[in-house]
Amino acid sequence: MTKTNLHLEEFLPYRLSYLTNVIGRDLARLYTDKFGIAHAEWRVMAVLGLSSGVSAAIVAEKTAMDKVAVSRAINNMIENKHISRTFADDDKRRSVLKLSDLGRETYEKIVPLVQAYEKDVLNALSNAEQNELNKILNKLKDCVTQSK
Amino acid sequence: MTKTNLHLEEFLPYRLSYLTNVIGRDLARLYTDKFGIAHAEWRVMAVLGLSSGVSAAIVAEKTAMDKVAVSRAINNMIENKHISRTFADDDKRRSVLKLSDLGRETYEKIVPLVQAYEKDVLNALSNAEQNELNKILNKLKDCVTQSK
DNA sequence: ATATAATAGTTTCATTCGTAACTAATTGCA
DNA sequence: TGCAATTAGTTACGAATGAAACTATTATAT
Repeated sequence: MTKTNLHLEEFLPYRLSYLTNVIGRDLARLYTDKFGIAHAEWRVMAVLGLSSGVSAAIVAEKTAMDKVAVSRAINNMIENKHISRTFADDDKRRSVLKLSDLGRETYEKIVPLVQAYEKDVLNALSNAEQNELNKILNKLKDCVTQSK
Repeated sequence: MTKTNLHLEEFLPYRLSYLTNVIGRDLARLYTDKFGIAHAEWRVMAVLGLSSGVSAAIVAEKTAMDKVAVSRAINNMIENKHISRTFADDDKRRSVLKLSDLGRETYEKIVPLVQAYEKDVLNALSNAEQNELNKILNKLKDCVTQSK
């Protein structure tokens, strides 16, 4: 007879989710507390900062958010004047999203903060470990995504 | 002049949260779809499976859930007959939580499923990488927790 | 002994989130 | 052309979540 035992502290999904939650909370302090940007909005902003002019569907794809969450974030951000929205000439359904001047200003303030935080976390690891982690996260991502 | 650039696909917090979400969704299929156990309830169950008789506060601590979430999960689980609750003799505020026979039965069905899933994911990695990942996750956890 | 503080847990309320149903625009095909 | 199917995005609604206020019990300090 085998004993059924699950040690949460050693269980990969639990450990990942724990880390993710703590890091998410720390990051939220950087953009929510200081700039009033909600998590979903920050993710949209992060996409538009690099890929100006894309549609809501592209944002959803790049952030792995669902389209409802993206739609809501976008509407808030238009409200806040962080982005502008027009519609594509060749397809009036498709939105064309861009950071406004204010949005880009905010983006450029937030990016160094979150990058500094990331660096801080990564500094807990040696260079070799950082490289390993990269490789490992890529492998895990491929593995879990394929099974979707 | 430095360009402000944040590549989401290379940003550690994003990658972790992506992985966590996909894995969480996969796992939920194992316990929610088949046994009607919600995420919060599964986490409580995982603690009680190993540590029978602990209080709600201990469950909250071990799962990193907040006490409101634990309270609700516990009430659902009492409703579902998955756990029993008494109160400690020496402190009538403190609950004493145990899996019921039904609860343990369910637990013993779920554990092998989630362990098989974890194994599946870990099989994407070599043994050496699995060891590295262990070490790295421990380091990261210590690093982020200390800054709380 | 009694008042105050602290602790365990619950309830309330406001927000967030996701699924499903919906509208509007476009595409495909007969 | 014209009708069905698809796609982009929004709205509506129910479930999950979190912060704050609350109840009940126990610990502490005078």
